[in-house]
Amino acid sequence: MSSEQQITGVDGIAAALEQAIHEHRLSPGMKLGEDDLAEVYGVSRTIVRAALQSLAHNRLVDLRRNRGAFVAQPSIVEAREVFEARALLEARTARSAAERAGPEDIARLQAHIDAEHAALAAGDTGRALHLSGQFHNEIAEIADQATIAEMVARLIARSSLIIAVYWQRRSALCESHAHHELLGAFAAHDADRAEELMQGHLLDLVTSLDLRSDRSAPASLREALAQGGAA
Amino acid sequence: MSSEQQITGVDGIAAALEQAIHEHRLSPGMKLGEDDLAEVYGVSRTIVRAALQSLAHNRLVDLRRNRGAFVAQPSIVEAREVFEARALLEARTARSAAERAGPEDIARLQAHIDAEHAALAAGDTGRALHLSGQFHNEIAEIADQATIAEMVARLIARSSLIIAVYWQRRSALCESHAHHELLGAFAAHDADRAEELMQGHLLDLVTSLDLRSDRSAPASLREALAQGGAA
DNA sequence: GTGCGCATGTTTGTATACAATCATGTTGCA
DNA sequence: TGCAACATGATTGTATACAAACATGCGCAC
Repeated sequence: MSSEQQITGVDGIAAALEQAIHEHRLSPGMKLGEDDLAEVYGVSRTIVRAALQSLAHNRLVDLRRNRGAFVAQPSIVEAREVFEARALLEARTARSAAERAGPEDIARLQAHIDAEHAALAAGDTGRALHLSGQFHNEIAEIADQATIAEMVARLIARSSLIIAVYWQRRSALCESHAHHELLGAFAAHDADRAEELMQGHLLDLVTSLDLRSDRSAPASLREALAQGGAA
Repeated sequence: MSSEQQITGVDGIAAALEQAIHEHRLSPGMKLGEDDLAEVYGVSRTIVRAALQSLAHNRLVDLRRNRGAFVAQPSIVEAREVFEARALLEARTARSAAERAGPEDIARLQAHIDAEHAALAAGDTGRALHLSGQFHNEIAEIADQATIAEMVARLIARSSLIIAVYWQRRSALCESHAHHELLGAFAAHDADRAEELMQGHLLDLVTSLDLRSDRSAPASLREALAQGGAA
């Protein structure tokens, strides 16, 4: 599983950066110099700029004119807003998914949950969080509403960053249980319950965050990126 | 009101192109050649590419690799999805706006409605549609939910394109009446009614579209852009 | 000693040049 | 006559060069 593959293209760079942000290798507020990124990934600034623009559009990086790009630092109100929007949208996707989910969808979601459990058991909370996000994404896809699914996907990506910032370690992430319940509602085609569970799940997620204090931890860029993603 | 102002910067080009799309000067499916746009606006392809990327992110243009940029042609299912998403999100914004709207908000919205009436009376349906979109945008801002407001803004922009494609002339746009009712609910702080009215309003909008057949009408690029926006 | 102003280096913004890919029209062969 | 392969032109993808703005540090004046 050595990720020695050469990263290429705008989308590749954008994906690599996004992954680095989600894995908390790039801390919020960290400067993303164009020359540095270009050298790290072995491409020109043209590509880097396009990738940064793409990420900025998803609110993962903050682009300041003549100042440069920085990893976004979602504010507390932004954190609340994102999860409120998710509750609104995903209540709908959960409902639709409960109505539409076929056996193969159930199986796929179950596999996600299993993988999540495994990652959690292995102590890889980073991967567990990633899979958790993917789970929500999968639900949005099953709902067969591409427009809403796309918005949900963006919000999930932002959530990942928000969690990276405001996560308080003491609250155990027992969400896999919530996911399991959700899956049960899908299997039973119980739309009302699915909607309710999803809203409760997202509410739990918000309350598990520490939305009072803010922190920051800038570090070295090249170091953070060297261990993964680059050639 | 001569728009002889020099358009500059990525955002300027993007805004000009977006306006041209909304005003139906750029028809869906029309090719947006980088060299052409660069020459029309007097900038380099670098700027044009960035602007096109931005519009592509909002689904206003379709970017095909090694093929070029084209004005988006929203499909019928996409049209339905966009308005369904709007109904979901704007039901919330309408509710929040009803709860939070102050006198100055009411006044601003009333001014919007008046302007809309005036444009309609003057036969400028294009401007009326633009103002109608702005009205919805204003509501989202009053709701004080920046995240949702931003999503709504994007959906409104897409709606504008959708309306340009699927509008059937025979259905009179009596929406200003709906807007007036909505305003009444805001003034009365009747959240339930506001939510209901908004959903009904958007539902009416969808049904006023012709979502059965599809059409297309490509034309000349420079001609379409020459009359407005460029220096 | 402190604060302002300037000089210098670094970084971003923009334009242009080159490479790669795609579209098109022509020519040769069946 | 029809189709296929190729040559050619046009357009996009990428890299690089230049210009402008910002940040930093030093020196000088107060």
